[in-house]
Amino acid sequence: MRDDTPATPASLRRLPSRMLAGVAMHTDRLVTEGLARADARKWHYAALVALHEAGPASQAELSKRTGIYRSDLVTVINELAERGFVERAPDPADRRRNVITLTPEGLGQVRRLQELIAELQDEVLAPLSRPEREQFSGFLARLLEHHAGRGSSPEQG
Amino acid sequence: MRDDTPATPASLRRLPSRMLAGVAMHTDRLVTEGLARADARKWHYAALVALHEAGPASQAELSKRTGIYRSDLVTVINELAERGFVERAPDPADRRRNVITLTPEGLGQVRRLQELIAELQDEVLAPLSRPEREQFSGFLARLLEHHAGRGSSPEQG
DNA sequence: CACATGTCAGCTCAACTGATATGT
DNA sequence: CACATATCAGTTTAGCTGACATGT
Repeated sequence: MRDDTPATPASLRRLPSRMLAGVAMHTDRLVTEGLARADARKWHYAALVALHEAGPASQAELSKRTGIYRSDLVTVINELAERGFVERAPDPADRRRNVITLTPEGLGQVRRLQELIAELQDEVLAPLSRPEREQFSGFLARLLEHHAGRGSSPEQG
Repeated sequence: MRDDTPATPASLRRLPSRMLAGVAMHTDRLVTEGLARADARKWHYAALVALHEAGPASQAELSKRTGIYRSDLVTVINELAERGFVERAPDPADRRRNVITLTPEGLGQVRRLQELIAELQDEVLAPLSRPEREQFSGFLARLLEHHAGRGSSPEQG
């Protein structure tokens, strides 16, 4: 006797919070695996983009720009420096600080990763039409904005 | 001199995968904290609902219905049994199995939690109008369906 | 002195992987 | 024997905290 699908109850399957968690999980896996194929990680991308779009910065400021914890940034910058994508130099103006700068190779990497990330977004949103993707992104932006600032706990996104 | 917001670059802030992660995180916190106030957790709710909507089941089947790992289900059922919401009895028909049954108190708890969860969904989706919520949920469902089945890795949502 | 910065060491918790005893 | 079930022990990883040395 073929067993019927051990289906998840509809009221669980259609629960927004649950669907959200599921989609976010799949998305995260796609992105993480995609970046891994380029020998990169999400935080690498975030840091590189932040440097590219807002210029050189101290680690503390990069932390604010990207949402990466100050303590975890150390590792991220180590990895990026190892690969020659950024340079870490003491700030002569304030000797507590390191100034992190994008190298030319780093610039190339940002461009490559931006391309990759764009493809991954397409893959994530594949089932939605162009205008639907816009709508969906708009909803997400509104939800994010609404829920930002009530952080009783820290947040990292 | 008031410092300008150390804003996250727009290309990061508006990235769907990133917004998705952020919204999912806020949502998860809201739900987790909400349930905690009722001395419950997400898995408790999932298991109770699954029992309520599809009847008594073995732990293995409950695992399939809810997506909770068989090994983790042990703990969940322990906690629910402790609180008197379910009963764990050996299955006379197949003595490898336990039959998990919802108690009357368990039924009451399901109803209470359903109410709570509904409120939490409202809180999560607060910035969206009714029809927008429908749209948003529809998008999520389509995305989920699309990405289900390509799981090279296990999944739990 | 209070405060900021970079760094390190470690906690916590959830997801995930066996391995094993029991039974079919 | 191959397979399922419930249970337990343990790994891994990300998010997060605390402390500290250095400097402002």
